[in-house]
Amino acid sequence: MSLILYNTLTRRKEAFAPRDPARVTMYVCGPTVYNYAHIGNARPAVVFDVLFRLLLARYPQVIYARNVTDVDDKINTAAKSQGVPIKTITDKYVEIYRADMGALGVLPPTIEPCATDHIAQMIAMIATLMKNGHAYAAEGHVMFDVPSFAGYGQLSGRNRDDMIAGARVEVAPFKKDPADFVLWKPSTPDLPGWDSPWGRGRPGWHIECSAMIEKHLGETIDIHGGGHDLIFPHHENELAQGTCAHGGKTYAQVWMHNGFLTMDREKMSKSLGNIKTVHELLSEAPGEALRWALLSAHYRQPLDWSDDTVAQAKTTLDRAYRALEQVAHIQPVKGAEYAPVRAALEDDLNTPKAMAEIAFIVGALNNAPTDDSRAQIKAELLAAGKLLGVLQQEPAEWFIAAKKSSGVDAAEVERLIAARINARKARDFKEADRLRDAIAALGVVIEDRADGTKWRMAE
RNA sequence: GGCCGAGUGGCAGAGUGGCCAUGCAGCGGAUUGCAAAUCCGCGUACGUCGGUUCGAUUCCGGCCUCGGCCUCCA
Repeated sequence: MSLILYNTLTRRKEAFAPRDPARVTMYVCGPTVYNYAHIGNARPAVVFDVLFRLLLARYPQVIYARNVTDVDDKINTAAKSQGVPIKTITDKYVEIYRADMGALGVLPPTIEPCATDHIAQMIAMIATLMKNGHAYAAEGHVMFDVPSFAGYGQLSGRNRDDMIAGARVEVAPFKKDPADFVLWKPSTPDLPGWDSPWGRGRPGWHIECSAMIEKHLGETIDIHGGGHDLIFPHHENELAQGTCAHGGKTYAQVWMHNGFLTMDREKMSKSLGNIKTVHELLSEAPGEALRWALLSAHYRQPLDWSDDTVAQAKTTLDRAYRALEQVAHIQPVKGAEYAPVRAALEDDLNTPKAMAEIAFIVGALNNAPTDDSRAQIKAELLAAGKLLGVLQQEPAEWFIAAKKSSGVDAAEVERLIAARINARKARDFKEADRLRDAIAALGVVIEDRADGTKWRMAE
């Protein structure tokens, strides 16, 4: 079964064919670390994590790079206002980002290159572009010469005239062409800067990705991913630079872009202020529920985020974990797979379809007639969950986490349950019901099962 | 203004030229001392107007509405 991916560049689904199946390469634009990541920022991390997992299941080696932008004017502004060096800011938020992504079940990428560790590569690439006639120096800046690259605009599907007509930005006087973009810009003494052939300065936004890709992944990569809003100008510019720096070689074979998270149908963004940080959401719901919610819509579709989204995700996972809890004592068989889930993911990461298939296995597990069949289906469910990055906890852990975060007094609950068991033994159902009401008042639901009375938090 | 998406049952959200999505919620039944959990079953869903077709939610065209990019942005 081949892997089908939608390519933004060609605007269609294509069979994925890595240049070197023994070394598949993927690059995804990571965070600019100056603040807490919001749940919308987490979407590409989670989406491409699923793709990473799928690629790992198909190919012997996958090099997945997700960068950290640690030099940027927003970082400078934050550092200035707090009166600290930029490294203080970036170190702090890199760490928080990693912790947040970990809580969402995102595997660490193969490498996480930082922009500031690659200034030399950027300078070298800029010099190459100048030498090849694709860039020019002007007033301390180095600009990319857009008209020198005939293919400009193919990724975002717009031509230069449209861009100029729609431009809402004042054209700097030193630009030869209004579409030219900055590769290197001068820094004043109060700003971070590095020495370069064009004076002390700092890189433009787009060049870092191209330079790090060249260094770590090569001149042509298989997959380049990121959020939909990066198509223009960021990826368009990267494509132009990268192609021109390598004598016209293909820069990236497949371009993939995830859709936005919205709140009340409007794009979630820091500038609009309608954000929910991963950090605060993690105090309200398990990371796995957030992950499930993020994957509940196809990655190219918009996803409207609400408390209800998370609540539904959590309820659905509860059901799956309950099924797994029932078979906790059964050893799953080795080497199982569940083809329908994999097939759904191999069709351009159709996660909602994959989740429907998971629901099907959960039902099958609940209905399984024998321990042999349970061992088989449990293994299939776990394997399917692994591809999506869910259902890998011990069920007891999942339920305990919910109990803990609720802050309910477990000893008190246990005491009430014990009293109720006695009342039931005495067939004093009136007292038993009274005790259950008392337990329910704590927000706890109890279940009388064959193996004893269990409790959990109500939704 | 240019370019690009989207409109599916109470909610979320796939998909398809004619047949079941799935989950959550709801209703009925089995089960239970009562519940919960689980299982079984149920609901005449595809923005609108035309066209193509034996047949369209699915293809084509118009319209309406919403969102995104064109500036930092996942």
